Amino acid sequence: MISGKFAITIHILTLLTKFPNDYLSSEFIAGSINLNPVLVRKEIANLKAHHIVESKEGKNGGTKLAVDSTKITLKEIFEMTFETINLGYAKNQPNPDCPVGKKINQNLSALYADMNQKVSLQLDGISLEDFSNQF
Amino acid sequence: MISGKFAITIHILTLLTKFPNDYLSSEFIAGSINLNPVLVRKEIANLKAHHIVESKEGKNGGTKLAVDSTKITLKEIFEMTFETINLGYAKNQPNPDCPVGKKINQNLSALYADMNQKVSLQLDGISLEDFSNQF
DNA sequence: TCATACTGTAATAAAATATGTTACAAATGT
DNA sequence: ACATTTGTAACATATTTTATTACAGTATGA
Repeated sequence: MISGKFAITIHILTLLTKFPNDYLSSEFIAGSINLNPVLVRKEIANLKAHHIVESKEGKNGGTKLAVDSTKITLKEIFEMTFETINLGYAKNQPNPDCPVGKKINQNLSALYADMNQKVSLQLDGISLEDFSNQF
Repeated sequence: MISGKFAITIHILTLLTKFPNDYLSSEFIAGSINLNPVLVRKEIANLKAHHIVESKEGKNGGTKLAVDSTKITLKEIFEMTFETINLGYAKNQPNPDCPVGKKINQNLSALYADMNQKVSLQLDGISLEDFSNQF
């Protein structure tokens, strides 16, 4: 659910990094993203499950970072929100009687695995702090 | 149109590489992919526009490779079918009055541009012939 | 020259996925 | 008590992807 998960999550985390001492409300965050607050809370729920942020309910509640922004990398955020990169698979059970159909998904998988390794290496070199400092 | 364009196109081209002297019908190709023949023809139309394949209409018609499979790389195929890789953008005009909202898409773009460069480098090292030889 | 087997393409339908909304219980500060 | 906020479920809408139908045009070969 939510295909722009990574973008939304990065946006949330950048805001939290900018205000590390405040509990930001989902309404406030949603105002920056221009997104429904419920969707923000859903992504925050995911971040909480990974112990990246903590929330406080009730009045003056909200969410703040639970980790040091220099210690977490975009790779980890990627993995929390966007399983893997790929360029698609044959989804309708390709013909198992055809040598190509039989192995196409397996060979695509191997190709995509390489892609992901390269992307992961790149993202692992960028901390949330690095990314936030661009703003 | 068609998100699995790359996968479908690779499948088509692998088949054409395996039978470099035959005109394969969209029906035959669709049988291996297990896909509607019209969708196959649409992807073939794209390949024709890029002069990668040629087709013959009428009885005993079909499609065959128009280039040497050792001369074309997966990078070129990627570029014909899958503009760029990305992990999503903020789509609802993020708030321009927020320093983060104002620059988020720009910074995501820069990140994704790096990703694409790395992926392109990988795909440029694999010819269609290389890929087909795995089957 | 006619039946057949293809491509090419448009129009439309169906299915899948992503995004947005409403509603409300539960928690917490003042 | 009251206002404000999270958490979550249920539902609604929009968008994108995939599939289908239909048919005109073209080549082949009996």
